[in-house]
Amino acid sequence: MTDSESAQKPQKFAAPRGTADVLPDDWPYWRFVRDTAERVCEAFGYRRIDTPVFEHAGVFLRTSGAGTDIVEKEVYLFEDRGGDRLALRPEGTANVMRAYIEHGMSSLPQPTRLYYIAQNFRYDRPQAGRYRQHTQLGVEAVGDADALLDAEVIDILRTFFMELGLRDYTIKLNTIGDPACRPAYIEALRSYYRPLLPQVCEDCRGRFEKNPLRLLDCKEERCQPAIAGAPRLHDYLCQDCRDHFQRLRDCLAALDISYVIDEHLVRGLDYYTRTVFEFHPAVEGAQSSMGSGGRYDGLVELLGGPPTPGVGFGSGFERLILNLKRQEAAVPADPDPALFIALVAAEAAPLALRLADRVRSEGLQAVVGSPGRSLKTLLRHADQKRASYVAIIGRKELESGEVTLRAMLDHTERSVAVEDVADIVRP
RNA sequence: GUGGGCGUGGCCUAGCGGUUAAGGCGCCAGGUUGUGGCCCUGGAGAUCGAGGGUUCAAAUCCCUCCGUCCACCCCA
Repeated sequence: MTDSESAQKPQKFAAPRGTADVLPDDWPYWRFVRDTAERVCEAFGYRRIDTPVFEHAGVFLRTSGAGTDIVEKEVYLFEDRGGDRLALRPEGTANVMRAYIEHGMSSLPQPTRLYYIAQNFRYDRPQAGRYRQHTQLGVEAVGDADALLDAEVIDILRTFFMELGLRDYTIKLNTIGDPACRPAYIEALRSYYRPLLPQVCEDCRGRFEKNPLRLLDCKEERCQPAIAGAPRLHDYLCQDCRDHFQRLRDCLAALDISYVIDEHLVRGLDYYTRTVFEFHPAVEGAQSSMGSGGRYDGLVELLGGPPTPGVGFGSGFERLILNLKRQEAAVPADPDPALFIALVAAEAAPLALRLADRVRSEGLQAVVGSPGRSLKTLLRHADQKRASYVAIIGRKELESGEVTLRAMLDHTERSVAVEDVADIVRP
């Protein structure tokens, strides 16, 4: 559309596909989830880090894995005016590792415990619980390979869900080996599948090339015989991976965390090693994962840093809120105003504004109703906002210099000096 | 990227070829010449997602696009 056309018929805009406005009615859910996330992370000694919304494209393209969906079709790539190739952050871990390297956090006492609440962007086809811009809590424990930390981040996510009141979910756990043992397994898996390729579904033929581990996760009927006879990853694990997994299980047992081992659980990003896990709600739904993560011992090196182990997870707020709504969870409501000012006479505006400021300076919420409405309407507004007191200011009050203070609960009114209002309305 | 459902005032919905597109919620006003939550009355607010086509006539039929929802892929 040209400028002249748009000038004739101003275009109405909607939020871009896959994005959503968080409206005031939804905000209590967001505040609840965000506050709970911050409190839980800090209780575990994790410190907040925020990184830019965009990075040099290589931060993500080099780390996620060449064949992954994220790299192949989901990253928002752009070139800025200086010619730099940049990418909107599609996931949270790689850029935090970039910051870990850049700021020399490896010289801090390890592990470095970090968390963040940040927007990610992926050019996906939107559906319930899946958006092109989504928000997640991310937690990373970097610089220590002990499986105790795997258990710790799982404990954080479990505690987070508990404090949110999310009850019906399952923790799926798996180990996917490390560079010492996984390549041999992948080779064995490919050798096994190669002659079977004509019999499996088309998706699986793609998986054979791009992500063979995911072959075992196919739900197609025709692929089940192949899956049943496939070699098992757990038979190929090296001793270090076995020990790590056993120590993780011991730690989880100590924490009374129950889980199911899902040998077919795989992660979408290439940098994961050993531990992977997902938290699934009991109710069915395609985008069911409410949080997932794992260990990524090779990631820092991929970004040019020293060999550094790490483990973490991401948990999507939109999905958490979806599940909170599904189970009709109670969340803290917006605070109610202590005072609503019903401005009946427009010329009393200065008095109304002074009164409102005075009450707010006492730390109380005060709302000025729009002048020009009938008192009846203003009282209805005060009622809808659940104000406990209404100060009525009209001609009478202008003359007397006092305001009429109405207690909404018992309908009583009295004349009160402006300087006394705050003390009376204070809950 | 693939397949399917749906797009009617701010929100929910009726109408599914034929004169001014109907109702509910919400909003505003009045009933109470300055008094809320219930009730009554009235009012404002819709080029029926956009564009094109069929027809004497389209919200209604057809096509394309856009959006949305569901599923697949994948993922938080």
